[in-house]
Amino acid sequence: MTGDERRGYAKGRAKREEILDQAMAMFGEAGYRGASLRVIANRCGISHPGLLHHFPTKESLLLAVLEHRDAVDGEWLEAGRPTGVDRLRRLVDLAALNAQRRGIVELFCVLSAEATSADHPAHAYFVERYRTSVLTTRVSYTEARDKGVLREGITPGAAAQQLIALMDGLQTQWLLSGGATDMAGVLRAHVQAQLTVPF
Amino acid sequence: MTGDERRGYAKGRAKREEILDQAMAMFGEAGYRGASLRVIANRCGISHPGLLHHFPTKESLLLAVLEHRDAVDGEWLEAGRPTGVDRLRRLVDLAALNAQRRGIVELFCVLSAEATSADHPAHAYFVERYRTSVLTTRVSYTEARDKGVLREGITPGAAAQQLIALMDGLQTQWLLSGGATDMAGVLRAHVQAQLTVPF
DNA sequence: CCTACCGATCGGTAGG
DNA sequence: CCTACCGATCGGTAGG
Repeated sequence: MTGDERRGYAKGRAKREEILDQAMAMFGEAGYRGASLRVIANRCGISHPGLLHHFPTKESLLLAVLEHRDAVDGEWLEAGRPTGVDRLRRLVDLAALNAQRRGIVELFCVLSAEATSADHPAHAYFVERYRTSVLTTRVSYTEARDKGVLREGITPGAAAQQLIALMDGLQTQWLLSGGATDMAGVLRAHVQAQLTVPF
Repeated sequence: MTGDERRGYAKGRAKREEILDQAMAMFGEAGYRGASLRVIANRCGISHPGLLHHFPTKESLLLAVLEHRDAVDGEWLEAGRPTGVDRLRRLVDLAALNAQRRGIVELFCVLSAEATSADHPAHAYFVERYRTSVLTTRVSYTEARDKGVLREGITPGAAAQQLIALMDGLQTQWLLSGGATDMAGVLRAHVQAQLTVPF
């Protein structure tokens, strides 16, 4: 293996990462249908058939972007395997982190709405994403209840559904208000009101 | 004025209404960018220049759809001028009604996300819509507090922000779950937990 | 309201 | 990775 070969592979990987970054921004700005492979390619300094060398179709590019984000954020979310109230706090911390990453908030806000159509290429992805988000959050609330820190009358299932819905709705408001909405603050107050201990 | 002339005007108004209905469905299915004037026109049995006779541009059609919905639903929401807890109940009733009108839920879910981009034709409309939604809901919470039925520690401003965000997030979940999410039920439980009286 | 057209842009492919 | 092209579709206009 020569230096040139290694540099060639590294260059390919770097270009792939650059495409994923620019595609994420573009899908967030314009949605899947509104995004243009030519514009994404231009921003990466290549032609659009050049982009299709790395990702054979527009749909494969979209799915690669979503999988890449899930891998990165999923790892961050579960680092140290937090449970119960700690896991709920981690969700609030994610909202605080996202307030520094408008592109990522746009991506999920716009695509989750677009993907409610049954024929959207990311429809199955988002159906599954919501199912597991609500499910894992319900587990956290159940763990909190078992430790006796959940207020009387709070149902883990309903609380999980509420928290996920609240996170999504706040993202829309945050984007429309130009970053004026305090996503993490509202979420923290919401969860605090459900607990018998300081959050 | 002859019978023919009166029929002609009535026919024009009826066609205009039909266009607004089909455009609402199409903007909900595909978003603004994804919607096609030719497809909307076909569904109304006319050509797309025929459609442009009633609405001179695609943007004017979108704004007409949004204004039409605001006029109809705004009237329903404020009928009898409900205040305080009654007004909050009216919002929950609207969610229950919307569970019977998937097209309207799609329209606002998809367009509000799309319109977070500053250059979207409905951007200003949705910025203003959220501002007034949160404001009028804050007034309702303040009225509830003045009547002594709001739980200690609930801030009208934060509660209003939460309720509007929750309504939006639940709509996304409802669409993705194929109508399985009980929007009105979750909202009712949320508001009930903020009050000292039965909701 | 129609037919016929404009220039622009799209995702993807051919061939190198 | 490139240039050059394909067929399809877009919003809007001309002219009637």
